[in-house]
Amino acid sequence: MKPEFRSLDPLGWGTGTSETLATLIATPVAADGRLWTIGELARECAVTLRALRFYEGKGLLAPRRDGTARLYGAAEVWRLKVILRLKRIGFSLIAIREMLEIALSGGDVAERKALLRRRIERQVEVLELQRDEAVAALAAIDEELAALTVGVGQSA
Amino acid sequence: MKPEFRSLDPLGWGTGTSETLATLIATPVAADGRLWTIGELARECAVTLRALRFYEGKGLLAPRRDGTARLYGAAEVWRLKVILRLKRIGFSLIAIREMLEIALSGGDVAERKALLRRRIERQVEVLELQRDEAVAALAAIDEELAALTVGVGQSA
DNA sequence: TTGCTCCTCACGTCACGTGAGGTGGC
DNA sequence: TTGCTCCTCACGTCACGTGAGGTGGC
Repeated sequence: MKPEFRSLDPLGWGTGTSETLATLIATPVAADGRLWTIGELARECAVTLRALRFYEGKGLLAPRRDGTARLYGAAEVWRLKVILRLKRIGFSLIAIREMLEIALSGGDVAERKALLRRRIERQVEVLELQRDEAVAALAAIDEELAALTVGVGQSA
Repeated sequence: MKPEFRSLDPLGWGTGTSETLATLIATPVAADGRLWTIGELARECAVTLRALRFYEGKGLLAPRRDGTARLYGAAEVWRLKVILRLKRIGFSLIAIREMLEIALSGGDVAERKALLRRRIERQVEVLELQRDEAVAALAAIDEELAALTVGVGQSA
């Protein structure tokens, strides 16, 4: 029971909220707690209104409505934070949608996490390769600078 | 004299070619050595024809022509390799054009290199931040997995 | 009425991908 | 004639930015 309960936060990136996995999936009618307007959410998460509407268009968010105005519940806030975290480490919106689907799908919780772990692991490798290339470029310039300094030293 | 000569490769990323800085700048009429067709260059550098034409449209490359066909000299090949290296570590084409301009501008060679060094240094920091975030995400998932395993252990 | 926040088109940007339709030399 | 490589539009994609023009409650 305890493990099942912990899975309300499938990626381990809590938002400080406390809805269960069930609430998370049945988000449109979640009865709990605070609601955010698009402006509030944008300010709090440092994104633009356009970005929030764009994620909705891509099926990553699904806020309920009050007339035409969007209202975001705790579940949507959690999704947004996951989206932003995965974006910052270089995932595309398509990959993020897949990962959200994995995270919130039925089936074995440990298996879902292992799947996500593998994806992030691969991304870490990509980022480390990039960093190594950048460090190599730096080293090349430093070598050039050192050669130059030797040249200057010789001419002085 | 030596230092000035070394600056024919302002980023320290040789191509195995040996044209001087002057040749590099006066590239359209470089009289030396091999010429590449767009197809040859694309194969050798693992880019598409479209990418090469796109870089040209953006002012990053300026091959000479044989009728309508493009011909790339050693200087263009050098530029392309720099472009691809900087792209791989996350620079935009606009930033790359600026860096090429710095690299090939007149003025103090050491100063030009220091400018480029600072840019790449900043990019290394960006990449390291990204990687740290990704590693943190991994750690979070691992914590979740560990908690799950403990839960399973307790229920067994 | 003014001001603030929200809304929906819809075109622009960046770095190309991807055909569409045509040319030139072996 | 076929095949290969080259060419120039020009529209599509991804992740939004940026107005344009309009609505709704204090």
